[in-house]
Amino acid sequence: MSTLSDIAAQAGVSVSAVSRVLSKAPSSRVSEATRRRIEDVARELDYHPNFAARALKLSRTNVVALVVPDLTNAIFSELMRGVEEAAAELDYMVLLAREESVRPTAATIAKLVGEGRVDGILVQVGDDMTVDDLSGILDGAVPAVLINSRRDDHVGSVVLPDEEGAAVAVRHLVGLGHSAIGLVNGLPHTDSAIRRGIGFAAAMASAGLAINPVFITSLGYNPQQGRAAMQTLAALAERPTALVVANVNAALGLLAEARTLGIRVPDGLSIVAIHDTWTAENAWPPLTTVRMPLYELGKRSMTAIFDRIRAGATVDVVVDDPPPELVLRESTAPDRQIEPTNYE
Amino acid sequence: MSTLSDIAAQAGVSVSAVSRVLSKAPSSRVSEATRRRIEDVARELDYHPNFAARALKLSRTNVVALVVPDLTNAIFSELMRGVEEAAAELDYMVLLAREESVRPTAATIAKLVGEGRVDGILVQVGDDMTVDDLSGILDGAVPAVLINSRRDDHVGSVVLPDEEGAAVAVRHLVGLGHSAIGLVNGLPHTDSAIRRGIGFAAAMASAGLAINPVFITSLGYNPQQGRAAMQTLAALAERPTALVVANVNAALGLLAEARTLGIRVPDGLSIVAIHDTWTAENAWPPLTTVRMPLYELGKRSMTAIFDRIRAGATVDVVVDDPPPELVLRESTAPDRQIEPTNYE
DNA sequence: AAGCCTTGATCAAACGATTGAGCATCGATT
DNA sequence: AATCGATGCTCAATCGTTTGATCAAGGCTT
Repeated sequence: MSTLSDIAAQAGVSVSAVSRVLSKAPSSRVSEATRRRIEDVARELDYHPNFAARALKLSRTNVVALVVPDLTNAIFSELMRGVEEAAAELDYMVLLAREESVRPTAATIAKLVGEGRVDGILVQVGDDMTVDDLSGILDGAVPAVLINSRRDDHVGSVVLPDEEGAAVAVRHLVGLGHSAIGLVNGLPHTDSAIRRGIGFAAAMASAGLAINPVFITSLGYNPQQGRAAMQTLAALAERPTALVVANVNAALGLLAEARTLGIRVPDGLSIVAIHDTWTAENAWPPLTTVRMPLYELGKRSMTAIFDRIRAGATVDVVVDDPPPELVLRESTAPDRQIEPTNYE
Repeated sequence: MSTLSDIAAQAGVSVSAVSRVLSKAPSSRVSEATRRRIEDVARELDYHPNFAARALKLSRTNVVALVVPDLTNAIFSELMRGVEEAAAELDYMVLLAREESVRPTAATIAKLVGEGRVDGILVQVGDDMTVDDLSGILDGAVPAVLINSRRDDHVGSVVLPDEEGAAVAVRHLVGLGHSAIGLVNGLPHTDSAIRRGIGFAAAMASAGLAINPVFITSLGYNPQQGRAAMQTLAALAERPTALVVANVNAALGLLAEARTLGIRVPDGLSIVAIHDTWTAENAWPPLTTVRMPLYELGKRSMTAIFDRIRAGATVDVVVDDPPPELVLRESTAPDRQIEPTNYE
């Protein structure tokens, strides 16, 4: 790996001259001749600025950490794409970190920032961790932006239009004639679950439908928890005819559990899940979902942390373009009570 | 963020003394008293060594890059866990990079190593990239280890027992009485597909079964390609009664396609997929799979790159402990031709 | 022709950590 | 009592970049 002084030696100039030319500083004041000579030598020696030296001098790494609960969750695919794309445009790199559980994560984050490895962090908290668990970190001097959750003392956040997402799902089911609609939600304390609950309630209200409290579960977003929700609902004397499942992974577990319980989807139960993934498309029946702007969530999050780092600006954004969109597949059907076939 | 000199000042000693104490060098030669004083001050000031400074001085970052084709693939979950766990033990950090397509990756890797951000790379190539595409990088001075693929000029590799994995699947199906067994494999040029193909053939041979070449497809590991394979096989006049699908994700797509084609699983077609994931468990019917030692693959890969970095040792390893294990679920059934029920 | 910009470069001091070499101090040896 | 070898610490150079300060050499003004 060649250094500035290698180039300087070979081009017969000083190190500073080389540095100024290659870092493209506008204050350069170099003759066109030497500029060209330096650039040629740099190319020839395949020069790349040493990351550590630059970071040390500038006390800035141009790296942000993205911490998510579970990297392999298909939901994060688009999110990460958005973050990385925006990062590339801003000349930043993304350091992916996953959050195994509360302690390791706090420790990992502390290490990342304490050792000066990153300029800022993007954190999406999972079920096992509340934003408060991170307060020690977020209160610190590290620029941070919360993805899809908020805190009172706003540290900066970018969230999805969760209310609208849930509302889109409800409206679809209402349009199919359902009235006994349930909600399989995330854990009660999580931010997105709260917003999805609100959107659900609002949409039900504006459709003139009553909410049956026993039709609402708040057990979590993962497949196991989806299965548990299905069991709970199946045990009911009177059951919902349709379900809004707040997360596609939970919906997959719920769907599998419905099969083992002998509940037919969509004939006996309509399901619409929030978030669209390839797994939804390949489920049986293929799941009707509400696609959320995850890519844009990622992009916006990255620009938000950038603004925070460079200008100290703190923003709280809702990503609403494009809006949540229904992806119609085969897990929803008209409610039998009002089906024309009933009258034949 | 406090520095060594902050501590030195507050403890009334020189920077070197602090450095020696905190880096726990055995050559330290410090009195117990000053050692304690320094440690106390360091704790009080919440000292963390500056990453950039250390990396610059030691020309070593203690970071390795892990590049995988698709981070959100559930298969990599265990792999990554293994890598990270081993890394933590060795005091290394893992920088996750994903491989979008050929060019960006080569560029990304070049950047990572060229700028000295990482000490080595762990690369798992995907379908879109052959190991040869990376030759420019692998030939270079960067320590690298290939995960689940090999090259003639061995640069170091750690692979799964793919032959045995495929064989376990075949033996299960043979045990159920199947003889018309097909293989839905990965792309022909990929290393793991070749090994799985060999294992399949060997197991068929030792069961005394003939392989019908038209029962073998090599379209790839993803769900779409699995669907395509199902279409191809469904179009056959004579069809296989059982399928070894070389990848769960392909199996999921294949399963969904089977449903739309009206092929019943497992009654009309038995399926066993390689790799066990939560998606297999939540499919319908739940997929019988062969669990491969992915966690151990990760651990072994990390120790291999470590040995490469520290000692220059190049190894080619097959991870065979624990061995591939059948996870019996509901996507396989006895072959009807020899079912006892036929003779009732 | 003396003084003064402008241009095009170089000097040198950081950034924070590591580490070989050097230097007191002190108890023990001859 | 002079010497020696530990012991316990400090000095200072170094890693590769960046950047304010400096400086030489012309070209302009007056």
